[in-house]
Amino acid sequence: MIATLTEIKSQFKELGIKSTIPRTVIYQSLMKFEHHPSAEEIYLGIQKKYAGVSLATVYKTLDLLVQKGLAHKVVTDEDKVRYDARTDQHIHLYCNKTKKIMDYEDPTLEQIIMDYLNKKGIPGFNFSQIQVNIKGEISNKKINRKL
Amino acid sequence: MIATLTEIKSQFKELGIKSTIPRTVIYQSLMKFEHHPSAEEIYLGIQKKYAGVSLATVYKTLDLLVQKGLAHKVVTDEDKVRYDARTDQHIHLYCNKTKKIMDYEDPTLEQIIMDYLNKKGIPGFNFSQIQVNIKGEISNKKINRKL
DNA sequence: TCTCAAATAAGAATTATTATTAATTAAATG
DNA sequence: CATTTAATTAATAATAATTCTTATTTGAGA
Repeated sequence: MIATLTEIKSQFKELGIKSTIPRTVIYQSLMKFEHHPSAEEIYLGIQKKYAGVSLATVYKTLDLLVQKGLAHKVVTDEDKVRYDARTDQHIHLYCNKTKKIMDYEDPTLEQIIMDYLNKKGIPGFNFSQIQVNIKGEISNKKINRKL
Repeated sequence: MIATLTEIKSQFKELGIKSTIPRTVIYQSLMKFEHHPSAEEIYLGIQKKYAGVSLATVYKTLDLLVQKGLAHKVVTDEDKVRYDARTDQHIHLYCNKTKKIMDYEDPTLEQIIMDYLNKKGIPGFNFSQIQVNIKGEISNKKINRKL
């Protein structure tokens, strides 16, 4: 799932993105986060590996990745925008407690929704994308596992 | 659908919200918008009716309405937070072109999703609310109607 | 290696939102 | 109905996320 530097570089090349150290580091960092970081989290996360990068570059690079289809914006009721390196159709789980946003894969549910909407249509609206966000709380499985 | 001043006042009273002119004007304005205004849109919208209200009061009042369950925040990829006077379960249609956000009612679809998720569950997650956002474009029905 | 357009760092600027505080107002009470 | 008082508001300063500016640096091709 996590691309090597070489893979990233060729991916950039295909999309006409000039390959630079900040960009590859930022993209790699974004992919490593399992729960959708903000620009600042990425900025802080890469300080060990590449301390020179500026926050403005992080913002600009994330915008570029979104433009080129390598990332998606993820918004919440909170103030900061967050980013997702996955751009295929998937569901997001929002944890009210930890504020983590997690990917959730359920192709069946997605298919059910798409089938329903394609059959029924929406009067006066041409839809192109469906987003399903599920809010709740992470339930710690380990507690039960021990019992 | 749009409440009278008397109705709003008694609604406020029930919820322990002190009734003031700015609050009733802001709430009424929010209810009148059919496509989910930002705080600034409400601020501008009430200038004719009640010019004295400050933008800070609009923000504070909207937050209060959200806290008390009379409104919901609606977020987008854009910068501003928007508000929705409807707090029952419903779907949002996001128009990519006009940036309008519209309510869409489809209890059947909502039921299908809830039934599926209730039956299947989500491992490691207790969900409490499902949000469905549909992105696309408004299609102008009037063009076809004339032909 | 050299060239040069493109990208970056640093920090200033902008914009949405929140905090502060003195003045105003709504509601309760007499 | 007038008075009291705590809550609310207007005005504006402060904050925080994001974007812009510009001088410097860098990567890719010749």
